[in-house]
Amino acid sequence: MQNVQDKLLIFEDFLKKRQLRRSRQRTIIMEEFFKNDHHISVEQLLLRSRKRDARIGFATVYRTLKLLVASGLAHERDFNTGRKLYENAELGENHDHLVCLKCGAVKEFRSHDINAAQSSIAKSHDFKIVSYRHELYGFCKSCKKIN
Amino acid sequence: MQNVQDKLLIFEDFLKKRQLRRSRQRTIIMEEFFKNDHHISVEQLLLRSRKRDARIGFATVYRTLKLLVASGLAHERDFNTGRKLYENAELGENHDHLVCLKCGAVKEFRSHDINAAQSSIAKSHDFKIVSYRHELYGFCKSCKKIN
DNA sequence: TTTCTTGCAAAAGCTTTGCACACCG
DNA sequence: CGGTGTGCAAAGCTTTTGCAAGAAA
Repeated sequence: MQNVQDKLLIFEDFLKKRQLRRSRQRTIIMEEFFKNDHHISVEQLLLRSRKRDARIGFATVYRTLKLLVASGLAHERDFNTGRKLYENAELGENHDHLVCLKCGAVKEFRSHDINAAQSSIAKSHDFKIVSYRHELYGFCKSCKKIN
Repeated sequence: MQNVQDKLLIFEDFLKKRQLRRSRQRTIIMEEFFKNDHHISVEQLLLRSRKRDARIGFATVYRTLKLLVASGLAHERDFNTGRKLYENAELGENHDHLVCLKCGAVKEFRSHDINAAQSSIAKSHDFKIVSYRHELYGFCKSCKKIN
């Protein structure tokens, strides 16, 4: 698990390699992004960033998130809610999600069995896996009781 | 595996139960939809339907697809291509997809191991699964050679 | 007739882009 | 300075909706 400082260094390195600049806005946006543990929407990130600089615009947040995704520090997620969410990536490790249809809660999980099955499927189809998406939709512990 | 006739009957039954009408447009659109084996976009379905009635509009196709999804005869899929695809559902059976990042080909597969792992995960999180989404992104047999 | 459906166009939402100005190095 | 980055507003896309006219029951 990397801390925020490590991530900032990685991002700066990424920018340098691409001859991109480290601007005040990019720094604010990435710091606010990395403060967040899990998933954040563009709008939420904009609102947080605007607390530190009210003039930051939507476009800059979108553009910065693109860079964070390209650098591997963020993952783009879409849980069929109409808007994308961005996730603080931990060393590019793939993981799966449980998504509650009632309260919207998202929980991560990892499963060796699933990863093993994926590899075997890929092998039998002569398919090279680059990434995957695995989401279980249903009702979480608390919402199950009510529903 | 149901044939087209069965599906039309199921759809008509669905409409009747909801006191909805069987219009000329709905009939055309659903017939064209069921002619298709796998995934089709709204635009493709509109174009096919317009061959039989040039006046059919986008809105009607969207509205009819909503009904097909509600009736359980179609599934809505989103492979991160910016537009949704609709899939001819076979008895509501859940299945998984291999999506080629180069040529866009989509291949279905089923895996008992994956389904078993999903159940066990759900149990341990006290989560009730309603549906799931599982897509492996990468390169198919032919595109793997070139890439 | 009465109610549902359609087609058109406009509206919605989210995301991207063009452009003039500002800023980094 | 030269080239990037930013903010704003406008444009792009897909999907949804309002409404008057048309069709089904």
